Amino acid sequence: MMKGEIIVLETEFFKALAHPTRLRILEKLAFGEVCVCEFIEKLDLEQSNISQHLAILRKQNIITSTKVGLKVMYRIKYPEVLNVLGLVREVLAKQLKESEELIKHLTDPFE
Amino acid sequence: MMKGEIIVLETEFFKALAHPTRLRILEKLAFGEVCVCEFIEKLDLEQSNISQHLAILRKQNIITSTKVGLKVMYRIKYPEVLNVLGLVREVLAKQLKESEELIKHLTDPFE
DNA sequence: TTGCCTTATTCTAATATTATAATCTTTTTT
DNA sequence: AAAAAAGATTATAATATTAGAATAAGGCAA
Repeated sequence: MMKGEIIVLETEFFKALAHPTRLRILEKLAFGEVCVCEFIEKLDLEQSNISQHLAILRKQNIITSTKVGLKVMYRIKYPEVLNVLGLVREVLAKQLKESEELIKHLTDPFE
Repeated sequence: MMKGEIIVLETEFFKALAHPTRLRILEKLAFGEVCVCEFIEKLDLEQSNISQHLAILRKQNIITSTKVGLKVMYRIKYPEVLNVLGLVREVLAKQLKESEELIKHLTDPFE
């Protein structure tokens, strides 16, 4: 596999995560299996839209599903993905803390 | 800050990383400061295009720049971002390894 | 000052993503 | 078998991203 191809894979991976609905889906899956019906109920979005977002995460091999009667249960396939989300949140937290401090210096410039 | 707002921040962060050119830029910056001229030379893309991608990473607070004479030097602002890239590569490696094994079972089904 | 070099910004056309609506498919229930 | 339930898929209109061309801005050198 060539370097350029890996970058494309990485890009596709990041694209799969780059949508609020898909992040919300993963957030729910962090606690365990969830059926589509529950996503519909909790996320308050159109069924077909949720199905499309699930398809994108499935295609990227981030989640898998099994059919149980009429329902389809989804779960996270590689739990490491949750670590990625956690690490991103850490970076964001650090960024926010710094801008907070900047604001503090702006409002109390002589302390 | 509300939960929904955090998700939007995360989404914006992932979007910033979801482009091959921007990943290539970060890959180069992993070794230290790089000037725009070097990106132009190494990435073989239009100057304005590179400048646009740098602007996106700047806006997301992932990189910063300083002007040195005519040149502008860029560097990674939060090195943790590199850990995110590393973790993603680990997930991809694991995914690829699994599909390799699947292929192996397909081609040598009786071993 | 004038011109040149490096980078940034703006504009635009092409492409990609997204949400909704409509239409299947599959499984269960009656 | 027919109807209902749960999801998936397809089509499409609206929106967002992208690359390239043209232009602008900032700093240096003659």
